[in-house]
Amino acid sequence: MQRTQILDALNAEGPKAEIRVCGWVRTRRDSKGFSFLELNDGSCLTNIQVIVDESVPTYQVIKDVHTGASVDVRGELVESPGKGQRWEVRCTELILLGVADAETFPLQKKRHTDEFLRTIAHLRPRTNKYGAAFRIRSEASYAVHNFYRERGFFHVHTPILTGSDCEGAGEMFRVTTLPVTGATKPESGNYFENDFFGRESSLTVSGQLEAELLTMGLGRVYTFGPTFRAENSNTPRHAAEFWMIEPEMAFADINDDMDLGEAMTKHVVQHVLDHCATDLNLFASFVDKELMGRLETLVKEPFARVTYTEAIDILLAAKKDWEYPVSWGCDLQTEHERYLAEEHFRKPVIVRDYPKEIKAFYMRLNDDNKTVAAMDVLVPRIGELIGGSQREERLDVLEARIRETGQNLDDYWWYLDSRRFGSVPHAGFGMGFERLLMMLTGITNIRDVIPFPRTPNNIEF
RNA sequence: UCCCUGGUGGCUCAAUCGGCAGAGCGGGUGACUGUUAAUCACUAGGUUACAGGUUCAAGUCCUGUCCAGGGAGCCA
Repeated sequence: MQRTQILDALNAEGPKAEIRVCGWVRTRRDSKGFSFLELNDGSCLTNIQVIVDESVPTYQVIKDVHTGASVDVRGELVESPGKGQRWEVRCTELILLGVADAETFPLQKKRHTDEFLRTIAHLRPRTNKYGAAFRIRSEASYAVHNFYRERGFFHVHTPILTGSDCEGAGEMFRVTTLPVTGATKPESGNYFENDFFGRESSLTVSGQLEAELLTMGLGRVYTFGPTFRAENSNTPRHAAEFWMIEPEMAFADINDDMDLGEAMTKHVVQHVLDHCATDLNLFASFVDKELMGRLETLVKEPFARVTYTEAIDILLAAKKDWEYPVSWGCDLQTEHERYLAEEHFRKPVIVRDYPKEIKAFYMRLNDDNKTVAAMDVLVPRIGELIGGSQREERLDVLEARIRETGQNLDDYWWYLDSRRFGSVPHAGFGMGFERLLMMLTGITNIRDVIPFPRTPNNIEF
């Protein structure tokens, strides 16, 4: 007999004479002569109630059916005479698939702290909160692909292994097959000539440069893949391995870029509001009481848009006691970004046209020669959700910027070719997928929106 | 990496001025014919993160180490 997912069983139109459900027992309640099981199979947040009478042939196994055990239940789907649920399964056959020893199984029927659950990340998908988080993660991922597909973007796969040490987005993890013993890098010569790729190679910190090359042939592309940063960051917003969405558009400018970032953010939020109501409600009820209001504002209202220069004026006018003093030319610190998004605008804000000195070489130089066509989307509580720019398409300007930032033109010969042959205005951005999920769920630590997070000193599981 | 706070049964926490290590939940045993955070009774469970030190006496004070959380930097 085919298994019915609990999601479908709970949404049944009418009773069923025969049904089979499988899942993990969340709790068991006994009375004399019968037991109730709360069964969850991950298909949805809600458990289904199973009533097992002592007349069931295998009733004696019920003593071993503890929280965490897995069972296969056959029976009848009937209207529940009790309160709290519409349907329940009246069991006629019970198979105990896997026991979970009550003395050693770490998950209890009570609430656990996130810190404790992180130490048992292999078991936390069986909890309400993490089940909901990972279902939302899946649905948000679908919404991303759906958004781009509807707009004529092609999903491209950029390399994870890279020989480019010029991506410039942070410290990189080295990839090597050389033995670890006694390996020290010599002062001169090519230490890596005997390595797998014959040169120094790393895990990617961004697919952007390759995405730019692909957009110059496919028109509109996006990547959605893992990204690796070897920074020793110890914050609730950083991970060493995270997933990033990087769209790139040919024949587009900074305004198109901002429009795309705003539309995409709204699309994913709206999709999750429409399709994950039950899971989202858990977060709105138990994690962040203001979540729904914030998400609804985000979807309804246009994002605020200011230039960097205007943002600096706002920060100066705020007359706050900044830990980092504000002046034109300084980089925006966390306290500044939070003030703009959380206190001044009270909604997502896009800041554009940053001083060229504090931004990457590939961002397009504005006519003032002082600023570049960069744009950051700052959202309340999360900070920088999106960082993007119109790319510098003019060969001479790009070469000058590479030199200015002390880099070697030869390292970029293939990237520069895209400007040498049929260069076009283009723009794109990077969005941290986990930060989007934090925004969607109200979860405050990035380690809790990734099933098995990688952070400094943490690569268990 | 820097700053702050913390580490006590399986989990969440308490322990006054340095003076007998406790509770709730969870577990076990039993009771209960519709429970739903089930309820009720009984019960077991501790090298107070680790290593030193001060003291008649250390969970508590001092030093070092490790780990965790928060803030900052770096960034998405």
